[in-house]
Amino acid sequence: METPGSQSSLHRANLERVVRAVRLAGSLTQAEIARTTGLSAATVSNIVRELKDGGTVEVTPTSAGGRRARSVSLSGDAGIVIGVDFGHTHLRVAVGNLAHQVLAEESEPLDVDASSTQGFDRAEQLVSRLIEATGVDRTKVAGVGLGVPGPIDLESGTLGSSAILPGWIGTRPAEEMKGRLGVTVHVDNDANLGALGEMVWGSGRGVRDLAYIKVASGVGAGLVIDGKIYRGPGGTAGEIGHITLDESGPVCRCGNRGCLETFAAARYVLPLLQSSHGTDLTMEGVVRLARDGDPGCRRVIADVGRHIGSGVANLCNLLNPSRVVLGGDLAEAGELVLGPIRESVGRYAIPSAARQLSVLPGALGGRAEVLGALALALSEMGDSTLLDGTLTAATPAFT
Amino acid sequence: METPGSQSSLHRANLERVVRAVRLAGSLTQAEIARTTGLSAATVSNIVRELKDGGTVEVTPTSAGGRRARSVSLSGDAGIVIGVDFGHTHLRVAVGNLAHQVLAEESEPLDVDASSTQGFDRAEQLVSRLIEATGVDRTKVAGVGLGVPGPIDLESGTLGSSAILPGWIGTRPAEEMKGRLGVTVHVDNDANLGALGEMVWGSGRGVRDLAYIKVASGVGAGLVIDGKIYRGPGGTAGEIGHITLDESGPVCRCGNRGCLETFAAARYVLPLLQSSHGTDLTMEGVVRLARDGDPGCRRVIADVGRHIGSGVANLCNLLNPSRVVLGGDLAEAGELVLGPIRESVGRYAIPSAARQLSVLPGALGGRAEVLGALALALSEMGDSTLLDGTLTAATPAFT
DNA sequence: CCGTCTATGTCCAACTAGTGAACTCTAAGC
DNA sequence: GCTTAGAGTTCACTAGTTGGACATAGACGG
Repeated sequence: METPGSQSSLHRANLERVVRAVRLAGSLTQAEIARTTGLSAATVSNIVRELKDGGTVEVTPTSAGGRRARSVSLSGDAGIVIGVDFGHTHLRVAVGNLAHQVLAEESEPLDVDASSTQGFDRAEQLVSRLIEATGVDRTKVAGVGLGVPGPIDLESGTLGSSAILPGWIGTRPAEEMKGRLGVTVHVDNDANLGALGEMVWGSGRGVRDLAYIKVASGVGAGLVIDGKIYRGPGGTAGEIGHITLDESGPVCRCGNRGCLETFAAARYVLPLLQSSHGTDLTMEGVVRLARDGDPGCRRVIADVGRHIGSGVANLCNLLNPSRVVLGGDLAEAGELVLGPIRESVGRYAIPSAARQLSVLPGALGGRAEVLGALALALSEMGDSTLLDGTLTAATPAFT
Repeated sequence: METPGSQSSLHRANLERVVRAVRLAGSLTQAEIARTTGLSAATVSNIVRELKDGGTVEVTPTSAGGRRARSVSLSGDAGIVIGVDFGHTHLRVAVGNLAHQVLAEESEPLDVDASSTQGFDRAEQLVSRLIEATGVDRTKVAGVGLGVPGPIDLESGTLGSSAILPGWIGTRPAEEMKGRLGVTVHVDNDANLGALGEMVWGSGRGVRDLAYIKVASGVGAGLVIDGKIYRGPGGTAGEIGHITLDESGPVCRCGNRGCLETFAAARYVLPLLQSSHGTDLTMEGVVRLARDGDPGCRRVIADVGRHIGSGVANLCNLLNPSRVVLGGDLAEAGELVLGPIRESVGRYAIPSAARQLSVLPGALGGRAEVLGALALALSEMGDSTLLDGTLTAATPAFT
């Protein structure tokens, strides 16, 4: 710890290695740990004993088929992580364990006009309720991931201009939640978390680079590069919604003209249908009607798809991700929107980049963001956090 | 080495730690090494002895002011790296040492019609000549970086369709050079290397994320994200030249219409001036004339700048780099082109992303790519390469 | 000119932690 | 029931770092 290049640090690294191997695989026998980590069986034996004594790990005496394998897994109460997602209309919370399993998940409506304080309070209550439901001790919370629907200044942690939750501008969500829950909280915006969620649990499994396009009230993208969220130095990467498609197009809320958003986001698209389909139409409704065959809605959705495709083509030329996942309400439209997107990409992206790109609908729907928050908590939590917690908890027992 | 979590690996890590510390600082006393690496004085003493015996490091018996400090530095012949850049018309080679110093650099014209074999032979000769000029032993070459003006398939290492060097398509530059020089060769395209070069020695110093836009016969971008070249899963990231600016614009060589390249690249821009300024105009010539006040050339350059600015705005929205460096012949135009670029960026990028973006001309001119190749060799060469080389060279002396 | 002081580098004994080999144990297969 | 093979443990051994003692040599003050 304080001796950064010495045996103790080596030992620590080996502990983490084992914990990580177990966490990723869910459960392993000691021999398997030895093979995957490259450590010798003897070392693994010692480390497992230490972790077991520390309470980090559980050893189920007899389990799988073989001769006498004892399977090692992270002990259920070794730690849990929490994901919180403030959406436009909903508050969602998920509790998971370190083995990437979701233990509990719940959502409740959130009033748009609610003050930020009310929102944080509600979140705290819901988190507490879910923790209790899982029956795990509160002190075992290893980290919290928090999703907010707007730009976050990474350095100060303040929520920037967000037209979606007006009363929340200037608040510091991470600090607020940390104050309430007493644990480190990692924040990010909904698009980035959606990307992470789909990456870990959804349509992005097995891929290292992915762009998650979320079309809802606005259009945003979350970029995952080499397994990590890419935010850019200023934290505003992924603003695909404000790519210019037509220099003399409609004026966008950002002040420019012809942004992708003006062709694809709900706030600009829905008015097109209001004269023919009524004024209380939602994106969800449009999608439903389109699936039922309504030609106007189909046309609008296809047009949206084509425009998104243009934006994705640019993204593809610049970043060349291996997968693009479409999220938000629009994803429910399936091939009605994906087809035009693919067509546009094929037309506007350079062939070599377009060829190996797959465009898929999100597999998690509205859960992508909470689960992403969970994933954020898991990934930001070094495996050492876990060790620290349990070791400090365990030392008193020895002295 | 084969035991990835054991003492020997720890020792190795500590060796690398010391080598890196010395490499970065240029020269340190043992006590300083101990402080910066966090290792104990005793360990440093042992490691330095080992490195000295291995020939990796030189100890100058008495040097600096103090009591009796012995300053440790990488031995001059501990290793050198080589950068090779195949340009459109030139072949450039640079030789540097591990302290990021350029020891020798030379360029010679390369005939466009030359076969790839001729090109590689010429490169080999030039490399040999420069190595001799520095007086360092050939066996001390720790790595070679190679720049080629076209897309490289990272997996197979073959050069893709490149309209610039027609006879070279399908060759494997890395293998060719490795065969000739007998050292590992790392290849990348010129835009990526230009980015790396400007990052390490030029206008990108001190920044971790940078986009290098190279405007020449075509338009390409090299992206550096978090200090490393970002190539994308398929290796074709950074194709800013084929971003669509106008869906009904001129047909581009890539098959699409209205690509940035059709508004900015030499092959499309020069014809505009040929009726008024003659047919044998080059981009360099246009820039010279513009600087001398020729209004037509000024206008053309400003227009090019505006279009590049549109592309950069998209790049900026998506990736939010902290710096954009303009390279290629066009960069010589200075404010004549940078002004319009900045103006376009300000107009089309979202304000928060544009505000913190700086657009600078490259500081290295045509040398950016060779130096980038050098930087590539340096960065790809783990400090362990150095150890391996010298250790295998040193072991016979002990047995 | 000399003694003291201080920081440097080295040596040694102590200690930490990983490894190979030998050993025990259990269930499967014949 | 006997053999077998893989799992996990124990033990002696070894590699490698560390703290502290020690030697060294310039700087400083008298």
